Amino acid sequence: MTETATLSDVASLAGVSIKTVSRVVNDEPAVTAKTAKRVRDAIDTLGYRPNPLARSLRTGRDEAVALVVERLGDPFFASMTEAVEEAAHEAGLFLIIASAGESAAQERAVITGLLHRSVCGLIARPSHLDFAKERFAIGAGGVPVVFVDRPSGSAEADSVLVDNTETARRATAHLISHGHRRVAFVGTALDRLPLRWRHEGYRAALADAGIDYDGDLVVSHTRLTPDRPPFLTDVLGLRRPATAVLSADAMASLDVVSELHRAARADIAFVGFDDFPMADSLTPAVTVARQDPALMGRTAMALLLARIRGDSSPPKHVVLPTTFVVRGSGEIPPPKGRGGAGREGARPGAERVSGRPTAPTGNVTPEQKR
Amino acid sequence: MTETATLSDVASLAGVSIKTVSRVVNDEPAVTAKTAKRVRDAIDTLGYRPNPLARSLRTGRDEAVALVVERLGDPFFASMTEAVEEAAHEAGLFLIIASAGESAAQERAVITGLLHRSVCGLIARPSHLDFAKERFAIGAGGVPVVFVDRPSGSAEADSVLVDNTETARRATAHLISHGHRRVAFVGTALDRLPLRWRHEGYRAALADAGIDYDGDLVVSHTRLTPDRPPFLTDVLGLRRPATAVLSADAMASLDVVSELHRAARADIAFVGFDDFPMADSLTPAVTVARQDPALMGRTAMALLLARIRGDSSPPKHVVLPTTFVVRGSGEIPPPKGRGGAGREGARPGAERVSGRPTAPTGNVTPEQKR
DNA sequence: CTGCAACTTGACAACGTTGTCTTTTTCCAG
DNA sequence: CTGGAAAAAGACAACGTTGTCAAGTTGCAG
Repeated sequence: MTETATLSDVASLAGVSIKTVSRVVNDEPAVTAKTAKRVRDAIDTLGYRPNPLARSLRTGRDEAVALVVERLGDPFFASMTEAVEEAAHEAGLFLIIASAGESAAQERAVITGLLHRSVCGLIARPSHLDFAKERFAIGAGGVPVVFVDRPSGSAEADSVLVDNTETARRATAHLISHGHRRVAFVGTALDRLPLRWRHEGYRAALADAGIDYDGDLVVSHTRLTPDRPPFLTDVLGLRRPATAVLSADAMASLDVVSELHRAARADIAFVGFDDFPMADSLTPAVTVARQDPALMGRTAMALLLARIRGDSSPPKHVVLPTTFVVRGSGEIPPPKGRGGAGREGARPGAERVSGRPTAPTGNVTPEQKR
Repeated sequence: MTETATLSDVASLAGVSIKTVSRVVNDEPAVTAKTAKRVRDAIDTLGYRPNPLARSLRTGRDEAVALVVERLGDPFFASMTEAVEEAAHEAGLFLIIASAGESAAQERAVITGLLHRSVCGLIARPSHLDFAKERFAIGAGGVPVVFVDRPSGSAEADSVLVDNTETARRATAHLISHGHRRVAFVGTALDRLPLRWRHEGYRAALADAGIDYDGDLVVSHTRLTPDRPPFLTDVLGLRRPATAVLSADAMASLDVVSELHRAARADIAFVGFDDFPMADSLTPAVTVARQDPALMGRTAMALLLARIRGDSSPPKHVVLPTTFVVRGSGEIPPPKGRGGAGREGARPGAERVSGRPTAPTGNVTPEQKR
């Protein structure tokens, strides 16, 4: 009853051999209806369920894949996770989710833990580790892996990303095109990919517009402690304060929007990298450079499935498009006196976002990237 | 190289027995340095990796616990998951997360899948299944389980919940005390626990105030399809429309707030069950009856750890307190003409939420439950 | 040089399943 | 009834690992 029943338990209760039970369980034809019924009754009585470990060991195949992200609380990863989940379910695969946490050691423990726990494939958002330097049983000769959101060092594996630099460059250029010359850039761990790329895009856009880079406008918080310090007090308190803010990730966006709201600074323009819940219901609604986390998840699972089924072609690197969603917060102009009046609309044409820059409701402008 | 090497491959190359190789792999002491070196060389040559399936099958179970929720996208479960994760990590346990999905069959597959993947404990938010009716190897004689958010049928196990009925009753009474007599109640799957309890609390509050229950004001969406229908069009279009809305779960709250905002219905009062990101940055900020998902997660893990360590006392049922957070949206009065003027402040004293009912910023009023 | 303890190594079974092959049963034509 | 083929059921090994216990090897005291 409480013990896990095995084939042989069922067999002895039904008075048949374990092989016959196995046949019933696997719907193999060569079993009499009467015997099958007796076996099925025994299975019901004992609550028998096949043991996937033993089954995979015998057959060589396995049906579990794993997904590792840094933090499930991040809206971007939460959405991606749900998509991966659905894709795994459709493929008849069991999905194990784990999160890598805040340290390299923990990430290492999680990855090895999963690999040792009978997964036949892995979708990973690397956080701290260079997978190429670890001796994971991954890739050729091991378990296939697909990286999402960022690659891992020089590890050779499929990856699904967006063009982070270009997307951040355009988001920054959007703010600049609305007249801002003091654009703050804030994010969670800007020193790591993919945020480092986004930082580069930010710098590139400044350079494009002939604006000097000012490290004082860049704020990076590494840890997400419950009582984390505010992002904005410093950049808004500068002698030449920021008039606009670009947030590099959804977690930071949640904090920044909350700070702006608490400080009642409706005059500060804001653009976020990644969409987040309620972004279009806030006042003003939040302009974001949007990745499609669901698409990223589905794409990753499709690549992984191909690998599991034996595809041994060279690593594929998929770059997904991003969408710039104009909602209002990113189109707030700088104050007349300070900021950077006079260079309004600098580099016209560099910003391809279409009309109605201050549209109050969701105005989605797809921008395909190569 | 591409073939998976096994213990016996290594053994024959090194000229030792498989057991000796096994010892080297597992760092068992009783091996000569010389032999160990020869074995290690053979391992490197062949690129041997232990097969985790065989290992788990042999050893039975390991240091992994599992968490099953219905949906990771729900802010409530996302927060709980992070807390459980942290607690598991502190306890040196490996945490596997899985989501139960939308059908009983899928939930069953997930639970059995986890149990057979050698987890030594389970924290579960039952969705569709009555664990008492399933033949899971759970509880006494099997793997210990702790239920969170709701129990599962008559299954005997530890549980961590809040007083859902009472919390919903007070939330409803809060709206009624602000003059509303047409309070809509919306949620995702109101027919299942714990939302059924919340529905009961809603009805109880209506009865307390002498307001007739009107089924037209109750909307339940079972599925969370991407293009799900709106919650509010019906209840706002009635001959005697709703003047206030109580949402029974965070997912519904996200939808309802978005709908209200899109329809620019700032005149409708709103209270949500469960807090959600950005709730205090919206306009108006959203009044919620708040569970503490992190506390729930930590408590569940503590109970589970005790069970894993051998505690076999009778099932414990922990009821956590909830907090009513007054932020503004729940204190919007009904329009003068319709609604239920005249009964303002009905049953004074029944609502214990303290002052400043329309405070624009977070005004937290803890309400301890027994 | 013997004897015994300590250490190292190995043979074998077992985990729960499925594949292969053999044995038993069934059933019907003769 | 009998013969024989087809169908059903079972015996056994194997998947790769680890636990148990026995066998082999070493080293040192007596």
